[in-house]
Amino acid sequence: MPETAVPSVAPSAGPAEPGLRERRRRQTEREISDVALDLFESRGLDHTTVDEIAGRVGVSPRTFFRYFATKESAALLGNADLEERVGTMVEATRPEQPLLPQLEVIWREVLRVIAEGEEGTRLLRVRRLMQHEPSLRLAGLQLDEERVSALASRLAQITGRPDDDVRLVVELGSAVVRHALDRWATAAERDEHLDLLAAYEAASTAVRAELAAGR
Amino acid sequence: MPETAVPSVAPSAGPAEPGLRERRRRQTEREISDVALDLFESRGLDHTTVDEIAGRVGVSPRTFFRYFATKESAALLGNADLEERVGTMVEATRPEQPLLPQLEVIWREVLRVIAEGEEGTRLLRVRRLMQHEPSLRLAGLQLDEERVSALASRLAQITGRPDDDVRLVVELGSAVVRHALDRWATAAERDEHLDLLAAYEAASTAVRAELAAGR
DNA sequence: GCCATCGTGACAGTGACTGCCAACACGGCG
DNA sequence: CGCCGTGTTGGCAGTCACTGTCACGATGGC
Repeated sequence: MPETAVPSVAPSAGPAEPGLRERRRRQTEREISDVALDLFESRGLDHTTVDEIAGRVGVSPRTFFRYFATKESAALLGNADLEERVGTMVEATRPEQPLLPQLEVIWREVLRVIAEGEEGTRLLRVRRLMQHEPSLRLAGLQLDEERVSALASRLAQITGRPDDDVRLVVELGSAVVRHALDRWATAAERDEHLDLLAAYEAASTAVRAELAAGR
Repeated sequence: MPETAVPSVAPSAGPAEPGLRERRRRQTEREISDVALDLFESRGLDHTTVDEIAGRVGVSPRTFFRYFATKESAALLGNADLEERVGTMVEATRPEQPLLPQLEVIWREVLRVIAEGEEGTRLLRVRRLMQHEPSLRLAGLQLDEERVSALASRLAQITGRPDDDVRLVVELGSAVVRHALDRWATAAERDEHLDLLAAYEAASTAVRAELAAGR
């Protein structure tokens, strides 16, 4: 069992007790990710070697790959809190109501947390990096796709609708969110501040307008 | 000048005379791509080495990388004819008319050519492969993104609209096309035939319906 | 204090990809 | 017909991401 970090000792409820080992693990993970992000920013992705990252953290290269499958993914560390919150909201989806508006509520909530919370500043660094590092952007796209797949299949279960139909809707929304994040990042590049939620709403509205203009 | 195949000797008009060297080049390129696709299908992407592909073609591994930047991209050889046709249609875009319907005309045309033409069978093989080979799918996503970027920036020039707005529309359509191609490929996996154009229309309609259901 | 489990480091290996250089084929030019 | 600039190729050496394996040491439950 190499990569997937399944909490092998999860006795009862929720995130009650992370356990000592688990906490250490999270800390190392975070440390690696931070160092990686720093180095990527200062030297560029392809002028940073895994050995370098591992060395700075004080860990062997072999261990690096026990935490992250690829060099790029080290920068793409997710936020457990946020993901759990999303999971909860997804489970609360009502099958009898239209899907897209319910998804939009979730996305707005995610973007709100990002824009306001501590995590936002970190994510902004990552998204800015993506503008100049194609392989990092690609890794991000892959991650997006995995999330879209997981989300779509779960929603298909919940709503009872065909997998493909749900997937289309989720992909659509995902593209809009990604677009908002891109605008957010490029704006920051120019030292402009751009409200993330507003960017999302604008994109969402633009899509509707464009489709309406058709006929 | 390593990778980009710029026709160094392009005297006058269009695709008049490919020139002997150019023809050789195209042939080798095609040959490599065919062998790569065959091997990927029979052994799987990660059980196929570049040395193997190059060996079968009768070319050195070094030369392989002069034709394709990565192993995966060898399978993703584009169709020059089709790309040129798209280019022409893009140039004919009318700025004063709504963008999306015009794009839809182009996509329908592309999908029609794919579904009917010789290239379709090859593309189908590639898309089927993508269902099982994540890294190939990823390479495809990257290619899509490059095409989207190029198309969006050209359309922004032509229409005079902001780059970001155009990009959003193009990304949207691209996602729908990709969705249709995926359904096409997965249907073929089950030995069912699925009309590519019909799948596209269905997806397009579904998107409108979903957005309309919102409010 | 004992033992099963887990995390880690070292080592060796594979394979993608690159820079460099020398040999060579081509195709235009005198 | 022979010469030469340009483009194409192969070989070589090197870097680096990533993996399997094993032995050591720490952890935490009993």
